[in-house]
Amino acid sequence: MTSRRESDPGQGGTARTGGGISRLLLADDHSLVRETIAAFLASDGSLEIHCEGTLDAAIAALGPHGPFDLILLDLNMPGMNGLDGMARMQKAAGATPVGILSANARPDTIQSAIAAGARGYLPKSMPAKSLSAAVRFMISGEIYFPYNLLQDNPGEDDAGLRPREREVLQGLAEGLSNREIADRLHLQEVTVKLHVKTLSRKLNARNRTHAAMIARDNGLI
Amino acid sequence: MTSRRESDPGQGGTARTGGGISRLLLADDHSLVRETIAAFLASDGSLEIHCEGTLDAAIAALGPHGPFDLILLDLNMPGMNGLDGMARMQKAAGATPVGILSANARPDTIQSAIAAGARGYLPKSMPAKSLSAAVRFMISGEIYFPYNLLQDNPGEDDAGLRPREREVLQGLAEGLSNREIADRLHLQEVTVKLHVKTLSRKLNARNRTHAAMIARDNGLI
DNA sequence: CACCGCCCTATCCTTTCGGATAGTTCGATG
DNA sequence: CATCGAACTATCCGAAAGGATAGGGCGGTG
Repeated sequence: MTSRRESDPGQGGTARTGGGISRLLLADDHSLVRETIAAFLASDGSLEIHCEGTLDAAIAALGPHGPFDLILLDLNMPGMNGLDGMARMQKAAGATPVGILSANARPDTIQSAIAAGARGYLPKSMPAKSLSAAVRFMISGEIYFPYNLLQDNPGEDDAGLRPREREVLQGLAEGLSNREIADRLHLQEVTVKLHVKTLSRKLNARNRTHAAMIARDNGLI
Repeated sequence: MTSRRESDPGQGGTARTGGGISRLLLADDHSLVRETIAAFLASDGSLEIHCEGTLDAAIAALGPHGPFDLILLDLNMPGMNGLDGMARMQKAAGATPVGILSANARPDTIQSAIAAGARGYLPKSMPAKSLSAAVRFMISGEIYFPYNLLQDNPGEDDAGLRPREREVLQGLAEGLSNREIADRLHLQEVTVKLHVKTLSRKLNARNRTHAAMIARDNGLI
């Protein structure tokens, strides 16, 4: 944890790309998580890591603490509304590659992130050793994502929900009524009710609220 | 649920036995998190750490890999239903102290955990350096919890909810009906409806489901 | 083709939710 | 003591959700 730094003022210069040391900006709202990850990544001395706890702070750190070779953003963080936050960061960071760190490991989420221009997607379910390799991979210019998660669904992670049910679930989590979900998806209200019933059964939920909470707890949304 | 087990937590590889080496069982469902935390804690050589990814796996590890000086459990983990999971572990672990690791830092959650016999409560928002100290503290027999979080309510993250509304909110998040919440709190159903309405207004939610999601996203539950 | 799984729709019904309005109890505070 | 805020209760109502049952369309597959 030697080269970890956190919102350290009084530092303008950047000794970058000198002796093969790369600079990483890491943003996660749980300091325990971001600091231990930073310590882990920095342990071999090849990375210099700057940490922040919110998206806004991370964007603000670009000027005073940059430039960076890679930016890693937690997807469930204050300020990030899904991939919107990444887009904000990309706009602010220019050519610096941005990767996503997330507890969620759903295939379509991963694909969406990559499609939106992420340099990589790191689920928190990945082994720590792979993390080091993935970060170096991304810094070297490659796109990293966990290939095995893209096709091979572990099963318990999606609870066997079909695409339609997933879309309905998304609406549920936003507090929409069946009527509103139906309009959004161009369905009839009855159909939405059907989906709500079946997905509640699959999630072992007793009603829509419970279903939304279970989905949230399991990273299904 | 594939219970994964790792006999060798990241780096560390500390030799068993010896003088001041304590043994820690760490359970968290995100391997990236648990492995980096394990590596961080083991970095000074005073701790030997065994990691698991589910509560059941952690309980199963007590025999083959024990005994331990301290057990740390993630509160939002497969198998844990809140503090029920901790009770299960305590029953299985006998006299071994059990601490809670959680992303949630609500004062009443902390108090509940301590009241239920936890040796400590470690919010993921705590600095990593404090983690090391807290773990050693707990192993030495003391009860650790973040005192500053117990009384000092940041204010904006409770949205001005009154105690009763918070209790109702808790029921909401569990998917209970107004009737069930009323029974649990020994109220009339109408009263619960009133609380649901007012707390929804305070949270800017459009209905109970939305309120539960907002509360979840803001760590109010 | 027949079959199956998925997705959608329809009708009918009961329960629950959401909201409005009005009133009571009780402790704290001026 | 009067007042105020909180917590709670009581009715009444329309809207939404939840559940059951029945069936149509459609692409893939044996």
